Amino acid sequence: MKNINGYKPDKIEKKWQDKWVESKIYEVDLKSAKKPFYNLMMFPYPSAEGLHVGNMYAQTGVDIYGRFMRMNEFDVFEPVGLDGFGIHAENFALKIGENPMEYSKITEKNFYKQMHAIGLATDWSKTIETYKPEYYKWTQWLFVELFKKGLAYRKSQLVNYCPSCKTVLADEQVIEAKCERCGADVTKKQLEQWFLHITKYSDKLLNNIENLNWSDKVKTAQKQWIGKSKGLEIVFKVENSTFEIPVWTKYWETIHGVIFLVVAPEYYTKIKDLVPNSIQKDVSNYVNQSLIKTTVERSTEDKDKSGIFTGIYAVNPVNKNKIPVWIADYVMMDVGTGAVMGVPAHDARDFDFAIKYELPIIQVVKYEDEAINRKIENRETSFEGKGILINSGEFTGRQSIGKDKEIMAEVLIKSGIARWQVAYHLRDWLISRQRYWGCPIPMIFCENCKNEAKSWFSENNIVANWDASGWYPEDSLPVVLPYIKNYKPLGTGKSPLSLNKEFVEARCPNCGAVARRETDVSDTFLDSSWYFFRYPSLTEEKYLLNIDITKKWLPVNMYIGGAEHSVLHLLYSRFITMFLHDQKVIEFEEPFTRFYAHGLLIKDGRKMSKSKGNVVIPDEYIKKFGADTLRIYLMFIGPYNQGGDFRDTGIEGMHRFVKRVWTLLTTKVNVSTLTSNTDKSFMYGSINGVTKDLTDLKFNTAIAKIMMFYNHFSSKDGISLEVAEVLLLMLAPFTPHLSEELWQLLHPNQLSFSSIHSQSWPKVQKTFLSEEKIDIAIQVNNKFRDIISIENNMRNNEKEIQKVALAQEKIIKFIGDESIEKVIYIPGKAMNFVTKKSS
RNA sequence: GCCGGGGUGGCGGAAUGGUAUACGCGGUAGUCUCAAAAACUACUGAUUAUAAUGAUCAUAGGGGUUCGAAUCCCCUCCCCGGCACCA
Repeated sequence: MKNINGYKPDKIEKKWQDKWVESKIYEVDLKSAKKPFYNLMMFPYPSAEGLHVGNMYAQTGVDIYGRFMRMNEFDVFEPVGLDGFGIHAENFALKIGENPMEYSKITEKNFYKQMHAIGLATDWSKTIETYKPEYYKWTQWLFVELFKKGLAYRKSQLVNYCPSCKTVLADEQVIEAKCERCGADVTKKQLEQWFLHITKYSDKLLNNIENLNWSDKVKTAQKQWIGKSKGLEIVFKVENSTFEIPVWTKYWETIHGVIFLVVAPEYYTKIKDLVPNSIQKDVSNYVNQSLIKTTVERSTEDKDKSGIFTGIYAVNPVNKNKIPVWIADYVMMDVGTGAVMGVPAHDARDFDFAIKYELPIIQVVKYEDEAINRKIENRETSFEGKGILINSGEFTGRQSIGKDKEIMAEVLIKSGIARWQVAYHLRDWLISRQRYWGCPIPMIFCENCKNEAKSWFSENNIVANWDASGWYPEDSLPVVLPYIKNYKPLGTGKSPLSLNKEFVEARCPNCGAVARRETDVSDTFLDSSWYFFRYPSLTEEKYLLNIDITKKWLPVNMYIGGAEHSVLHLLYSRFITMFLHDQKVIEFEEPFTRFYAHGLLIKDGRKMSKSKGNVVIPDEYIKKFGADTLRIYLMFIGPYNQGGDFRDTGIEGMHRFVKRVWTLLTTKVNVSTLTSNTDKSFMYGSINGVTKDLTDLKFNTAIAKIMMFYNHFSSKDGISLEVAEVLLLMLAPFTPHLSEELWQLLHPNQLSFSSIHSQSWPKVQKTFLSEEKIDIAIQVNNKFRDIISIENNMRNNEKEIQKVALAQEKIIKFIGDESIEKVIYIPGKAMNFVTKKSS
């Protein structure tokens, strides 16, 4: 075969991309597929400048795995889509002064253009954009279903608020007390908002984790986020009052050491009437100052704790001591009961507080280390750890942990002052957003029906913890997001949609009167919490998903995405799946059989970001080197789950390899067949290794093995068609265009188009896997000294190997005149002679 | 502070109890060329110098298990990620 010009990726890549779409080789028949394999990439939320190379990195890995599975005769369904609704897209539109609704069209166009350019084996007839009414109709439907089952509710609560994005946020979107999207300090506000009752599934979400084929890292992150812990709720009675202050604690063994109680500033409204008039002004001043602090200000961990005495006294239920009640902003209202028992001897925060306000300290656990005991006595430190209880009434002398601690809990419970209380870190999912670019929450408020419409709810089978206070679900969906000019967030606690009269005014589904529409939109994470159900069911018009198709294709077999969604998206998706399961729509509780977190691609040792100016745009590299080179380079950088550092010299090296393959296969292929057994065993060994690596998503080592395969055969005068085919088939998932072009050149005059991507993955012939000759490393006193080559069928003949080894010059030299004390043989690998000086 | 993942040449990284440094980048020398680029070939962990099919030392540091440890165990240090005034 002649060298048909040089390697011109720009010529061949577009050609094959079009041909693949035209011949529909990546479209599966969802109904009749025999070996369904749902291979899914977390769909991105790109900004309008398009995808950066990190997105390509993620997507390419998914694609290579999917292509590999397809060649292994699975019916692979690999759809892509665009998560374009939400604050991220809207913030970008705001920045450049465009309307997000108009701008989404440009984003979408760029997105799909780039996705095509990287050469994905995607079913392009099944795409999703979350901001299209035909999609978000079902997001709204899902919300209504949740509402009908009592899992969507409206409640006034202390919520996270981002003053920069001018909207409330879910707990999960607050990272280190800052907004996940913009990084601004988050504050707390008491607001009435829509919540989804994810905590109903706390235990199921926690217990199912054990059996998921996910990485420990993600599993641990979810466990910690759900944060289940068992403790006691202990009731403290307020002196001269019927009021009670319950506290929650895991350290009830220190109850005799409680010197004071501390409650959160938000607690003030509950105890206001108990505060003596003389100090009420000072107390309320302190409370007001605390409430305007951001969460960061309140939670920065420093020694300087502030607080104020309320004038109230409570009674320690075990020893009847009179203890003061303080308000301090180191106590959080949304943790435990919002009230804490102050044990300064055994809690660092309480200790700091007691020192600052000169409160007494009583040690109730005595430690083995006398130095620590002395320090506690001298008010120098607090300490937590196991020891013997002291100053603890009937419990004095008992252990502070273990069985004694359990007994103590039982006693406290029996005496009626405490009860077991399991606490979770997980909160209900706050989904209201006071923004424009999101899915409208499909609810209507009717003043007319307020408190009168319980019958409507029961007729419509709406159960729930719902009191028919005037909120009704829309009766026809979708509620279309209108185009509005002034879409900027208002910062008034309302969405800009609230200024749009046409949108706000609605008919009450119950009485037909003029009613008010909900103007908040929902969190983007609601859009993405169920999209994987929709891809295979896109043609279903009557329901969110098609039951038969879903049965066949879900749960998702392989889900690949960024680890940054360990708690957000993955937890929400699990919740929605559990909900659908409980509605008897689906039979499984978990959406993703396997989740694989790819690593982060960095540049010059740092995370890519616009502010650092080190964002790599893939387009220019595709233009310069072609998509195939970029793909195979990205996968070669390092282990897929660890990410890597993108370097220009690296991609040039991979381009050289791709060009070498091109040259070899366009000039040196002949019709000879492989005769040498060494060559055969090398070939099948390579296939075997690459197959294993691809199965485990070890793309970097798979590529290294393909390179060795090339190096082995390219040094010959010419290569046989058989070898050329194996090389191309192994390369096909990595460099789909190049492989297709060369495959077609090697197979001219075909009656109809037969793509390399429809071929089977090369099979290993096991008889050739074990080489005729194997190498055994020979060690003398653990040091590698020589290597001997023996017939493979001799591998278990230890005596013979020993004989050969001891005949080697080097071995004789190193053993010298010492006597052999021990011989260790590891079959097929190594032999070690341990010697002893002969005296 | 607690939990999870790491630390291997000049660089990205191979190797999961048995030949450390595969594969690639970078570097050095050469071939080709008027020259350069490209391409190709050889060498490339460090030390040593009796210049070789040699020796010694190297997988963050220290200790242990083992005939044998980058790999398993214990302690220390450092980096990345998650959670966190959780009471």
